[in-house]
Amino acid sequence: MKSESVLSEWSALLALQRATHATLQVLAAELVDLDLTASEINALANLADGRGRTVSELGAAVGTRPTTLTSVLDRLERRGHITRGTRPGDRRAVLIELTSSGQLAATMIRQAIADLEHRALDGLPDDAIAHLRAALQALTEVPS
Amino acid sequence: MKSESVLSEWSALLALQRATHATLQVLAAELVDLDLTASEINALANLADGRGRTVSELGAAVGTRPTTLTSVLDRLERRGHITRGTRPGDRRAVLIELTSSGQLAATMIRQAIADLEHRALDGLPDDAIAHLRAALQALTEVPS
DNA sequence: GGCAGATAGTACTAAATCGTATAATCCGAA
DNA sequence: TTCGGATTATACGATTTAGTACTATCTGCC
Repeated sequence: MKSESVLSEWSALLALQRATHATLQVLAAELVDLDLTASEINALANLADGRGRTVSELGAAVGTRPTTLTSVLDRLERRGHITRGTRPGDRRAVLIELTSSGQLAATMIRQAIADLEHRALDGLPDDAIAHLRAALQALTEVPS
Repeated sequence: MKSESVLSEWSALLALQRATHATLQVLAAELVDLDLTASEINALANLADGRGRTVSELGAAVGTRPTTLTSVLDRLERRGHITRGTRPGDRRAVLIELTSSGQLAATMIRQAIADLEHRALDGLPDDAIAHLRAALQALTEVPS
């Protein structure tokens, strides 16, 4: 027979969690000067392109619940990193946009992320990144 | 010039976080009958092979701090899923081992994880999994 | 043998996160 | 137009997670 016991096999999910925690840890340590939590870093990183987003859109991008995001955004707003506006055409939706200080922080975050990815992934074969991307995409959209 | 603005590039780290949250969500929903939190599921999954581990070893495997793990293990111990013993030769270290009910839960968890990975990754090219594994390994061990 | 520094784990306290319930707004059908 | 259900975001309370300080134990060196 070909397959081993399920218990001794490598698991993509467990490796995923290890990698997420490890990288988040390193990133937070490098950005300690910004005095932001992991969720705040994540939110700003996703807003870094300057496009405004609603709370729902941002929640889907960062992977946190809307209820959690409310607290995170409260803190970022209090610090002057983001503003809460309304989206034209839908008065329910709240449009999150970066202030100039938020844009600055977001740019530093993206730079730190890019550096970290560079350090970690530079030695891998050419198509490894493409495969990583495809696999993460597939996992993110796994049918329940 | 070859490289685009850093802000418009795909980020492995952000994709990693999305994938982690999404898969964890689906997994927790499928295992709702076990009434366990994400950390507890993660801890049990890492213990599923039946080998005992110290708190430090388990912490490294699941990616949570020892202080967090103490609470998680408190809950698992209270429920009778694990026991805390001592490791022969080092009276500081605490050896975490599964009880039979813990072993049962861990097996169900591993099965659910294997199913989920199967659903998500089955359509990918052959070497995608190997590349995923290598990339996650590299990210986990990124030099700070 | 005995001391100094390092390591393992936990209590305590503070912070972040999530789930439930709620108000406002939108959309489609009659 | 107007009503009912769906969607958007938030407040509040409860749980989970993390940081700091501490005790117990080990390891190497004298």
